[in-house]
Amino acid sequence: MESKYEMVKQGLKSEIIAGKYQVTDKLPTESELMEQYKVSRYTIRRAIGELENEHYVYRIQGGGMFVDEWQKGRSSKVNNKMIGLITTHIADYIFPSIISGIDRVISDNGYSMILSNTHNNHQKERQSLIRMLDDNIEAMIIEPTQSALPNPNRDIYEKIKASGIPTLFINSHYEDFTFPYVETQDSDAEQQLTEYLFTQGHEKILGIFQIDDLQGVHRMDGFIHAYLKHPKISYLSEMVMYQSSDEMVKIFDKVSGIFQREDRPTAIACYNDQLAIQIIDVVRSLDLRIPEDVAVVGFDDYQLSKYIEPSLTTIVHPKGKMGIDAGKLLMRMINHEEVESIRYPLDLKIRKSAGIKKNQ
Amino acid sequence: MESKYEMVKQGLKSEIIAGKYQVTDKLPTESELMEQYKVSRYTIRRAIGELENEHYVYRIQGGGMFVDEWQKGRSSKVNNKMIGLITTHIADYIFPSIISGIDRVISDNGYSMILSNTHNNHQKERQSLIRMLDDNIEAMIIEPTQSALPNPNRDIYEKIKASGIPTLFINSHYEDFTFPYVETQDSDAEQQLTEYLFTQGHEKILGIFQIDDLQGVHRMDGFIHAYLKHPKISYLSEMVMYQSSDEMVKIFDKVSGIFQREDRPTAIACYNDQLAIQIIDVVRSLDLRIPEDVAVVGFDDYQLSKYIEPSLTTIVHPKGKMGIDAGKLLMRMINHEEVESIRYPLDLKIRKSAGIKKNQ
DNA sequence: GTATGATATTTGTCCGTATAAATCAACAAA
DNA sequence: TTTGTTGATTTATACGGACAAATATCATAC
Repeated sequence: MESKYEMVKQGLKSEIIAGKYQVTDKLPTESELMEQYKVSRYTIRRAIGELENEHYVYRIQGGGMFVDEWQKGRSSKVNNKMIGLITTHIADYIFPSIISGIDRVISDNGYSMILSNTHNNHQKERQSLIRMLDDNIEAMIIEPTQSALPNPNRDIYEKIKASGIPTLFINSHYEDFTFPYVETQDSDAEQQLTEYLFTQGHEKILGIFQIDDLQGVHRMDGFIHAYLKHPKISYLSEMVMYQSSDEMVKIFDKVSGIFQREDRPTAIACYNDQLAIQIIDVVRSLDLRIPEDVAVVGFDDYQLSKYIEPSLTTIVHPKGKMGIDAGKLLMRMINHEEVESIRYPLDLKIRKSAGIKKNQ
Repeated sequence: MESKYEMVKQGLKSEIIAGKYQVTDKLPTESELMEQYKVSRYTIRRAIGELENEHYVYRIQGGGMFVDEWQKGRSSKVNNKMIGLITTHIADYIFPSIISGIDRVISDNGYSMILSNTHNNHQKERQSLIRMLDDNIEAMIIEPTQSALPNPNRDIYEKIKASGIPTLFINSHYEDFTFPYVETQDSDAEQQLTEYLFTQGHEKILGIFQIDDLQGVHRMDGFIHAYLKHPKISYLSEMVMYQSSDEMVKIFDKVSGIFQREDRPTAIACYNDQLAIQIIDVVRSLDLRIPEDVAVVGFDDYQLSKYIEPSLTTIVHPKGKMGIDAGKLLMRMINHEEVESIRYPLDLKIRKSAGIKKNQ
């Protein structure tokens, strides 16, 4: 009645329950178990296979077999192969490329994705998070909403952490949580971009940054650091900060005001390409030429940026690659494998909106 | 990436969901499956083993393998308020705008969406459909894949029809099913566009159309009809047809050939803006100027089209509005209200790629 | 017609073997 | 110190074979 594989299974199960092997402990290798129980590899694998299904153990190819969190939520751990994706926007700007990258990886692995967007609004983020948990998704990828502000959804993130649902942040991360993330080195890149403007002979530069997400804060940091390296001109820097909830018209008015002054800046470093494209219109409405009168640089290398007139000098955001890497990392997390966060170094893309070097 | 046992598993699962094997039907024996899939017994047993775990089949020793009641226990389960969206692409071209429109409506109504893309491939469409049914979504929006070709997934669509899952087609529709749809009046629009080229003095026009989806076929129809209204010059029309699976390089070569002739056309009507943008490069590589030597028009009013040089004359596709309407219609369908299909009349957007009227 | 039993069929268990893929540790190179 | 490489270890996939156990089939006896 009792088959060999059942005996092996029961043997291991009772050892786990008895505490001989604690959660995350490594179990003996297959070869060792073969020796111990005097059975073939097939039998061992069959026994472990069932224990895996019952969430007593998990296996890592090449790594070994480990004790799973067998006491936790065995209630509704459905195997629905569904991952949740929460982003601030889904169809605008660089997001389609990121989503596409994620999709490619996860659908190769047989997963579907549920999409939800927050419009950069904490309340909507809360709703999205609750829905996702409700829908019993297996893992999550989240782009933080207003990552530079205190997050009112802390309670939910703590719940997620406790539940053990694999969760990965993209584009930025909330600093008070330890989830892995995939993001860009915004500060270094903006510094590089600002340095480039210096080499083009610009000393008075206006920086316009959205500061309710960390990317914006880091970009602003980079801008400031570039100036700090050139203390002689640092007093010439100027900045406008705004939040995503602000009326953009007011920002444009403020910029307009700055550029009507006698001592107006000669260049503008924008939070991103989307803003840069709008700012170009603002500057032009003052009868100033770009790049001759005012140089403009953006950030992200939006698809349109090389087509607009003049084509935009910017920093290249690895959109698609970031999506693919995020997908791969999440798959690893689902398989209990170790992952390390990624921070991409970014490259400058010189086009025409910041002119070419002038001798002076 | 895809292992043999996974292929067997997916194959059988698809057949069960598609209804080839009904509940309590006997499946082929292991030997037969070994023969059918050309794999060893181990592989068959592993595949069936997983299907057994997922309650798709049950086995009786000596008796055989049978289809389990796989629909039970999931129907009333979690996945309510979830709609499925299947499109040919998700992150390219005009799709983000459509998806965004759909999302706006359904998320207002408390729904989430599951995304899946087919890359315009019937096999992938099949997989997507099966996944959706598997996930027990409440309703579906589908952009047909290669809608001008006979559809090999007819069986699944019939099952969907029978199951009563509200289903809406966008962008096109399969003619042999009676699902509601939201689409554009491509033929009329292309006719209008061609007429416009006539008014610009063009008589020899090359039409390049992708003919494996109905939009392409209708656009071609419109092109032909425009010529039929001007019988005196209709012999001057010329066409290149291709399918999405074709190597685009070959199409470009063919077009190159045509434009190296003495009696080359003076204008090109392209299937869509995406193609038009590529064709412009092809024509330019022959040292021909646009629009002076060759006029080029597209279709869809892709976001980039107004930024490229020269800006593209095209037909405006109501992307966002189509998405919103599709969402609204689907909500009505879920509430068992009557809906009527929508066919949008489209407007011409004159820019610079087809020049301005020459007096002659 | 029904019951019985022999035989064939079909799934269950188990072994040995082989190759691939991932990981890890140790070492070498920069 | 860091980075890349190599080889050993470990799990993953896959094949083929063997026998056991349960069921199905069918001829035979009653």
